[in-house]
Amino acid sequence: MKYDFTSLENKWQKRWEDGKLYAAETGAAKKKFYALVEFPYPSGVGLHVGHARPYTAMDVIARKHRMEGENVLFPIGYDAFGLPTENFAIKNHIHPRIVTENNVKTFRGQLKSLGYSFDWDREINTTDPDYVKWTQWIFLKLYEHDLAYKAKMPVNWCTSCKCVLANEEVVEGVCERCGSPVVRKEKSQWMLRITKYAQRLIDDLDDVDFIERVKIQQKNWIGRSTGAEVTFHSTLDDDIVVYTTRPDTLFGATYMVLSPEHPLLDAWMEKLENADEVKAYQKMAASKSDMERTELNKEKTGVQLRGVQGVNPVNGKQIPIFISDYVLATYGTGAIMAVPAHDTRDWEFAKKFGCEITEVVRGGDVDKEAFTLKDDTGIMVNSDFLNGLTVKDAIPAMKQWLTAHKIGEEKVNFKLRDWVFSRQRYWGEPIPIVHCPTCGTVPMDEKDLPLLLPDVESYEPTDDGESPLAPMTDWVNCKCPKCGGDAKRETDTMPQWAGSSWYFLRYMDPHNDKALAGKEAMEYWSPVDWYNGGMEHTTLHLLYSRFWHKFLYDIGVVPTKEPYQKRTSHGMILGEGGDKMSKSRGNVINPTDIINVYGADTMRTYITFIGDFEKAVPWSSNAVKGCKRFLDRVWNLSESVTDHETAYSAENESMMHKTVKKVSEDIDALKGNTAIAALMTLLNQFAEKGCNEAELKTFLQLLSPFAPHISDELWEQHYFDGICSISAWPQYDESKCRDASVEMAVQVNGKLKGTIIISADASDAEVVAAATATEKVQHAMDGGKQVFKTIVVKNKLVNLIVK
RNA sequence: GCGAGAGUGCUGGAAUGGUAGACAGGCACGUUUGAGGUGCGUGUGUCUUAUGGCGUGUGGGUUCGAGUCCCAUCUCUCGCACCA
Repeated sequence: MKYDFTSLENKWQKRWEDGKLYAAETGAAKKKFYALVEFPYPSGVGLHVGHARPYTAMDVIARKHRMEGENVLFPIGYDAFGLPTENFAIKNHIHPRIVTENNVKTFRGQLKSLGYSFDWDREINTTDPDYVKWTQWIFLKLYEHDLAYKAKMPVNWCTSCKCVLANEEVVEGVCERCGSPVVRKEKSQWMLRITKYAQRLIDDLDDVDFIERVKIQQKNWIGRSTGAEVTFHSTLDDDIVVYTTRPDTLFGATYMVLSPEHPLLDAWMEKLENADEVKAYQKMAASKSDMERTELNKEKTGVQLRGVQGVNPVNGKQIPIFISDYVLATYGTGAIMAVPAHDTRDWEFAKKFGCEITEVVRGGDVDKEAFTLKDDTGIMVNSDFLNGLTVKDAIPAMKQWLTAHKIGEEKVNFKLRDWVFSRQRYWGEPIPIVHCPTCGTVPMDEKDLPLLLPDVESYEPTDDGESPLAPMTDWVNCKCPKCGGDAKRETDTMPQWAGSSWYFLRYMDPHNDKALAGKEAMEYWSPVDWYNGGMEHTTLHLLYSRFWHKFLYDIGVVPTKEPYQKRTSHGMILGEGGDKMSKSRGNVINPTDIINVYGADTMRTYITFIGDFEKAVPWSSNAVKGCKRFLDRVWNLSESVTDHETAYSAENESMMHKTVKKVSEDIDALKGNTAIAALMTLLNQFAEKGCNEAELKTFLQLLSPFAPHISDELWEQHYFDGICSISAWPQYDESKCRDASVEMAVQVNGKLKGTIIISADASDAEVVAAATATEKVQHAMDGGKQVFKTIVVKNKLVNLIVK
């Protein structure tokens, strides 16, 4: 028979689905295992090989756990709200709901054609009214607990998307999605108080098994620092509070800098001698985009405030005050004390504006460059009561002094900002809030959820920054849930990250209409045992969903503090030449094309075999053929096996046990590439030494997670019991992984001279004797040299030290 | 600048401190075939007169033994970036 992958893959996909072979059972007595992949955004271009890599990897893991007898939940869904769909809809005059439906259909078909063992009865879609309802419900809970609030503030505005962005969505000053410049805009926005959870989001990383680089990136993003807030008096009476991580250098503070947006400026403006100059600078700073600010950061700019001086609280010296955009309004107190001797930025600024530079830590040449903190062993100078102390001791001493004199206190700061949660676009969850002229901001009643989008023809973004929902008066005008009077709905929608912040909970109980998921289901399935996803989501989705989950834990909705027990991450698949895959480069590989030519099993095998899972790796069309060849050889081998042996042959036994061990361990360690290499090696041995039915059976089981269709088919052809992909995972016997005789390396003085074949049970003395007897060792000992030391590594190597 | 990771054949990549290059791809030669493709087989780091030497970015070190550990250095990738 021919290996007709197309028809046999269709056959098995249908059988798996009709038989609900991979359905998860909530509450089953078996050990549960929840494997999760990041659900796709159903874009118009269809599934990408970039999806196939992580999905195949987790499918392999899910399939193995299932064969090991566990109750496996491996679900899939669609993260379907979002801009690309909306933009496509606008351009082609099709409603985003229709676009989404079509795209989901394409994705579902492609996912099924790859043979993933998803539980299709649990499929979810973030745009379903049943789903939106609970996303909105969580928002109401956040609002109720004062974690959602509306504030007027400068926000990131994407000039092309015409929409507000979260800090996490701005990359190098441009929009993460479209690459257009991002500008600052003063707007009233819904915010989520993620900063309240900053400390816990760091601390609880200790309790989970995330790969280290994910933990590090999250910690860096949250950016905790410990320092002190110090109050400086000014000659205009108002105090200025600054934040510093180096209170030990206070005696070196020779000037101060306020951010251009600092509130004190308004109060002082009339009294300033150079108010016009200051205002001009403020205006200039405000009009800069983030990108310009980044580009210009090499050259410091600023204006001194004429007519006011700061007073250094430790020595009473009057020092100048500047405004400069190198000080950020959104971090710390928006004001700093400048210590040019020991801070690079302050040093640059001081040099340009001729400020005094006072050394307070010995060890550098502060006329040439700032002497910044390398370690904390530097000695304090020019610092009165701190003189002679090390930096390490000076920090607590100064903190104590500040507290005692009530001019400062210890303070922890985070880089993390609150989450800008509103978007001025149509295709998102409406925020379930009503604005009432008498009652103010009023949350909708839970029983009125979901609040759905109005079904309209036109929903283009507006230039003035208003939501496209704003002009839809039929929808906007409503009654106040509190007083019943005329009121208006909130017209902003939620960002795409909303739906994905809790979707893993919905999979546990996807059809529940009383709660986001039932308590029992959540108790049973929580937490997600293994979650694999892209590094690009580390400071976005992964952080956001941990925040939501912690909140839900606090209000007693979910049973665990953390949503995910284990997090791993895959490398990107690059184009054939090593460039990023992109439409414009024309190097995009469509998984469906590969499946049509080589079959899903080949696709799955290749994407697993392609290289180190964590690293980026270029696609290779040739190497795909190698994997097809491998499966062809498996097929041919199976046809040649005609005996009915039930035990491994003596010739293959140790190899069988070794391979079972290797494949089992490699799958658990996400090393599918070497697992497949081990299967290829075993197949090569079969070609040489023959293969009986017992050996074939085990081989098919080991191959099954990677290439489930061909395994199930060949299993059936040999009349083995049941179905291969849900059969019991083969076991190995450690004692049988050894061969009777082994090849050992022979070294003389650490240099390889050859090998010997010797019984695995040989004593060290026998090994040394056999090694010494070899011609090459004898040769190396010419001239009456003697062996005076031997090192034997059992079954591996013998090293003779010869002099 | 800061943080993380990585440098191994022509290519993707293997290697608990113990025979570097597993397993694939590519290439070459042979073989099967009417031919192409497929299949099968052999070879494939490097210098060399070798039963010899050299080889995992570079330079040191630890060790009987280093791709692996330590120090220094260079290069690349990713993330963050005026966070006081």
